[in-house]
Amino acid sequence: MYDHLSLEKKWQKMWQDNHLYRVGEDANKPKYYVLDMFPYPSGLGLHVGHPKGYIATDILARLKIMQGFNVLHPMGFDAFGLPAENYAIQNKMHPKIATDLNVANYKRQLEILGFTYDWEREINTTDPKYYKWTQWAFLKMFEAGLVFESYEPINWCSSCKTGLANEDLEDGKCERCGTLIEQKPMRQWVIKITDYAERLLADIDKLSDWEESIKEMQRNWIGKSEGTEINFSVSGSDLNIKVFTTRVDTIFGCTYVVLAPENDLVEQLKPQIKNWSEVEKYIKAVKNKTTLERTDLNKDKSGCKLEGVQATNPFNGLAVDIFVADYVLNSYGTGAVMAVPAHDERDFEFAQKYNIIIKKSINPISPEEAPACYTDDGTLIDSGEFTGLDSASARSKMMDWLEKNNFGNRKINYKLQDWVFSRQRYWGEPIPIVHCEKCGAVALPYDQLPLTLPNVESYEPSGTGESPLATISDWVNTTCPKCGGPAKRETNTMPQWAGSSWYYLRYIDPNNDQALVDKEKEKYWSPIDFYVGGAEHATRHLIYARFWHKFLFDIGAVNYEEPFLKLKSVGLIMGEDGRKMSKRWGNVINPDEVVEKYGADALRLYEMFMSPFSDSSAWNTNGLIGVRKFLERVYNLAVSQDPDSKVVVNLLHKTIKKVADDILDFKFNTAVSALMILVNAIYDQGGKMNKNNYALFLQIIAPLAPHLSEELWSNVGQKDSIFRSSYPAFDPSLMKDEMVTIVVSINGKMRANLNLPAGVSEEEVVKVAMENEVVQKWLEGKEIVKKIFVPDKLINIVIK
RNA sequence: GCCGCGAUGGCGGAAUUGGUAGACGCGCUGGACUUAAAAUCCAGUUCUAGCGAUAGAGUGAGGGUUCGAUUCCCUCUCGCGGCACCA
Repeated sequence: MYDHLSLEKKWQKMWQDNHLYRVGEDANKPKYYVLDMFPYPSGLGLHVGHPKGYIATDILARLKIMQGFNVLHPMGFDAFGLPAENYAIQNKMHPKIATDLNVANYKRQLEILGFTYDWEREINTTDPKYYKWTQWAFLKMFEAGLVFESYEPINWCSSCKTGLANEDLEDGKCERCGTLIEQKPMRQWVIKITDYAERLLADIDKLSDWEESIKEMQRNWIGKSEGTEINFSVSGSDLNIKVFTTRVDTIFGCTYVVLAPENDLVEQLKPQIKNWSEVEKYIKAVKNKTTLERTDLNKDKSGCKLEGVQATNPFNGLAVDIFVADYVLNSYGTGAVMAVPAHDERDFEFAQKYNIIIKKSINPISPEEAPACYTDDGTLIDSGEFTGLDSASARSKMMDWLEKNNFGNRKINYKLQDWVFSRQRYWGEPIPIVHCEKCGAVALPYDQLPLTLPNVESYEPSGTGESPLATISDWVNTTCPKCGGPAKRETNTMPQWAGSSWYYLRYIDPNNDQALVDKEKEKYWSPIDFYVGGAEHATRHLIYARFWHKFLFDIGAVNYEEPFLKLKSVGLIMGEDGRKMSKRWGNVINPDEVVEKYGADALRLYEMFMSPFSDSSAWNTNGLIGVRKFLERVYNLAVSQDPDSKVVVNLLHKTIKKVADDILDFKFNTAVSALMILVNAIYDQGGKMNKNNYALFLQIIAPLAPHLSEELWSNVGQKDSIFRSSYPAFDPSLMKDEMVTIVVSINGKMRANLNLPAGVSEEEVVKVAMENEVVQKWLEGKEIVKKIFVPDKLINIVIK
């Protein structure tokens, strides 16, 4: 009887005891580094969807091991951050204790699925020996001038009581808790990730083995746009309003200029503004809006005219009115735009509401009727010396003109914003900076790392914008490393994404206390050959990690410029009701129970079989039972000394090839189905299989169902693990079909099948086809126009 | 609005470079075994007509290219994901 429970435990123990997955650098073997996005251990434990990606990489790792590769397949835990801390607060536990418990539970859950991890390389981002190097990298960035202190308004989540980066938002809400985000000015540490925008964008093209959708998401997120900065001089003042536009060709249609409410220029213009109280009132009202309210596209545009000032268009010397309006964002471009209502829909909407002149300066190229607001390229009209040019060449000539006359310049902008790197929370890496009254912000010397997170009585967020660390005065008060005078430690902590931005490097060399990673070891293992994780990380973790890695490359800490060669995203597993698995719907399937009842191999195989890997699909217990039945059929196969039928031998060799090809291609569903077809064929010949072929069969199913195949492998007298054997080679001569089915179609419609020897000639096929009754019936009284012959496939007879 | 992806039986899904549409699994129907049920095994299962051989229709809709289109091209509809007052 297939007793999955005892069998699986037995082999898991054997694998651990024999260190089956312990790896080191081995110059004689090709290396293969396959990695999962490491989990964030929450208090709820794993549900059945979490291990899907881990199962896939485990199958790949086992196959690669059997194919002779030196395989690194590690696992660890990303345990700092808000969810862990919130869970701890809710359960009135210290975050450290809660995290340790959760990690232990996750590890147990992973172990019963029989994964190949080398636990000697386990890492945990909350371990001071680990985060020493997170802090080290931060200091290196500080040294390189990539880190700065800012007091700009940032995204503030009033529920999590912390500032957040742009990447942490979803729809103007906190990605974690769904609370509406407000803008709050606050002292914060910011990393100039925008310095890397161009490289992050350009190098996407080198990532040929990434899914196109993920690359496209990153391109959109980085959001490069090429345009022009133009100075509009302010009448009666020596101030200039600098605007950014991608459509300088429309500038003769500019009828007003808009400043973002937060733009510093507004304050500078105050002395000349006659309706200041009104303007001030408008700005205040805007500041009270949440991000969501401000970015709601459906709302009416609002603004306020600055009375008493005007801006001059350098192209025609005409003065236009100036407005403040919150449809212009201070965080993008120059925080000011030239408004061309005739050729921009937002400006058009605003101009209509405030009765501003709409002046056309572009005509459509084709003689179509131009809409009131025409936003495409066209031919310039009423545009001085540029009249008659097409938009593209006008842009180029107008940019030249601006640069020649010092009115402006070409400019590239990115939507990507600098990385807000400080959190006003307890459970994160302390930022290794000291504030000295005399010297300002001073980096902690490297020999003082790690700066460990102190224990606190109360780790709950204060909500005042200060981290709970601020209350520990003997930790906060220190001396300045530069002048030795009194100083205070930085009390903000790093965001959750810090530790996960480089963890994959640490697996290579997890215990090194001299360097983040040994460069020789890194050269051997990097880059990661196959990386698997959720698509939700496309514009978060995967941007941060690429950035962090490029920085490490620039300071010479690593050998390669991109960390992840190939990337595949894992599709969600929904509940049986088709909804996302959640406590709220009561549709969560726990892997522990599945393993208990049906076995880890059944779970593994089912999750691979249920749908294409990157698609999401709903859990179906009947499907799982089907796979379990298949495993029982495998278990019950009999071994014999008799030779197998030609059909089985042929199919076996085809399957050896197909399963390996499909696994490497992450097409697990068809790999499993190929194995089912093979097993069905074995049952068709009586359910027994020749001993030698049986061994080959076990080897090809081993990566997918490791416990079962290990058991059956030892049942036929094998002493060593099946994973120390080599994946079988297929024999092309045995794969070849002797007979082929040739389709006879008439006018493209299938009418008959002919079973003929492979390689049969066209003449022979035609001859046999003409003798066929059905074919004769269809050809009766018709004229044959032509015949198309595809060797070993079909003959198509075209008739009239 | 922009970008990307997708649409195939009752369901999940298969189908090299265009060449038998529906592999494999689930579900369902019938049968064997059983006092009975479960389990297992066997047969069937795209739709329509027919006892049947067979015929017709059929891969979101419409058109096109081709001897032949799920596959290539055009137009459209719907769904999913991402971005979004980004000037």
